[in-house]
Amino acid sequence: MSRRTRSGSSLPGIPEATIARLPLYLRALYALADRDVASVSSEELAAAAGVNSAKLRKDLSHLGSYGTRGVGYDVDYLIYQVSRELGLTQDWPVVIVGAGNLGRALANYGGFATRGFRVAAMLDCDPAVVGSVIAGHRVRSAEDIEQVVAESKAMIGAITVPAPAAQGICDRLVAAGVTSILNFAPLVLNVPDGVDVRKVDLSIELQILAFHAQRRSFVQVLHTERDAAGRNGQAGRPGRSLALNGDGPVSAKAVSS
Amino acid sequence: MSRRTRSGSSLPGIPEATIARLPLYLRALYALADRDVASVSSEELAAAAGVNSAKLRKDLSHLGSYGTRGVGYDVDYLIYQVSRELGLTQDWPVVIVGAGNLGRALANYGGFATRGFRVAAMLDCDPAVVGSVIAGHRVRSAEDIEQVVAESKAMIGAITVPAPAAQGICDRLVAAGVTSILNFAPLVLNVPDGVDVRKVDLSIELQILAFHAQRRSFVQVLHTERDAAGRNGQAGRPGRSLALNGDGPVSAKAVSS
DNA sequence: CCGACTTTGTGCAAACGTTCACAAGGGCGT
DNA sequence: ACGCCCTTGTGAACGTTTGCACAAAGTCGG
Repeated sequence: MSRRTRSGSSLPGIPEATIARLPLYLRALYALADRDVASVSSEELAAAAGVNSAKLRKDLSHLGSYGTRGVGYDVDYLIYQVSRELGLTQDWPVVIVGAGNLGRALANYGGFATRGFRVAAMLDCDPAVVGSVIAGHRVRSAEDIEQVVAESKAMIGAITVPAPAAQGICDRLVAAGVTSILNFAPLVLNVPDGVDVRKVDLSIELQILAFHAQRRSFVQVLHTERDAAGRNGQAGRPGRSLALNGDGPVSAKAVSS
Repeated sequence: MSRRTRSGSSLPGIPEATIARLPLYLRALYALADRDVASVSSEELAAAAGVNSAKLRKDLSHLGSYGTRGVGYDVDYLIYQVSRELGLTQDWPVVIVGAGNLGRALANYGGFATRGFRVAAMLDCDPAVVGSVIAGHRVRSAEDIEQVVAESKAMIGAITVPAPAAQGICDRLVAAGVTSILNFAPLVLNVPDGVDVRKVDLSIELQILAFHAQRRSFVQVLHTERDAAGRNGQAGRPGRSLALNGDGPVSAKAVSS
């Protein structure tokens, strides 16, 4: 519930997976435009965006037929169409709560101002930080959330405060009228229906990397082992055994299995 | 090619979607453990992680049968099993290249050291920053990438440099032996097969939020419009006209269709 | 004006992911 | 020891996403 409302209303209905890739295409398109490339084929654009060309064509076909057969896509025209679909032809004021390193990084982020987003205000709880100027914005007190949101008419809020404070800030943002939240705090936010939350979590990405790295190492170990006559036993589960105590070092219950 | 190697080797094969959620479960489990909860049902854990309980059970079943029917899961035991599956029972030194705000945020990130990851070194190109101390690490010169990677035996590298410098840094990290890369720079990195890249992109998340926000506004405007018969002029939050030129203001070719 | 060539847009099938619904299985009270 | 109740683990249905392969449609040289 509440999460990923999806097709709450049907409308045209562009697949979520496509939406998630449009920004990627957009970036590749801007890079092409910067190099004064006027036209691009699906093959080239797909390569630049790091996806399959059939996928790219299907994605773009959801927005309409903006290509020319035998030729490709007009870069500027496609930039406009994709931008419009994403809602980037309008201005989005964003309120950033939390002026720590992450908040600052966000405020200073290049691709921010350039593509329809604008830092409307920065807020922080720490009185030592309130009043200082970051990326051209005087940091305001988190006490004033409601007022700042009302003033700036921001619909988007970014939360870059420590985890324990995040839910409280979130509630106040929502109460003040924010309907889209970008959450950097490592916890699951509770929001009412109709509010959209997206998460950016450094730790999660690292853990996924670790999983693959571990798997890679393990395969390598298997190879080495096999080459060296070792029994591998345990063809089944990967991580298992292979070294460390094959079972949990922990707590009750571990006995069974 | 190169991207998301996926089942380069088959092995048992835990679905990628499941892997991506395990860190979420792990975090919820740690939160429970902190509150001295000993046992948890799939329903409760799913709620804490913000997912469907059937999904959670299926995910966990991929790692083995670690629950007890009629009771639930032992929190500590499950923490151990999930950690092991993710490879977090070992120590992962991470090299951070780029000591700007993002690099600092990463280095100071709480959930970093606590869960198997360790900042092995910070590097930067800027001579003014090299030598300073951030989060207890003396920043080293990016010239020394190869040496630093060799010294620390890091397999994971985080790239928090500006986009133009990212590919070069990436190449050097890979050449030095790094096989997992967490990329914060807004571009698609090219890496050889066998190297895993994950991306964290603030801008993309914002754009996805904007899309949904736009859609929401649009639906709302439609409603208001119908109810009030008149031109929208500022219905609800969105200031925008929404009507704007239905076609591109841009460049050649727009003529046709 | 025509025919060869190129590249888009899309029908279709397979892979993948999610959700339901329920049988299997374990604890607990009696 | 038995049976009730609870929750896991999973088969099966469903929806979404991917990728192939090709027809449709446009350009360009002659």
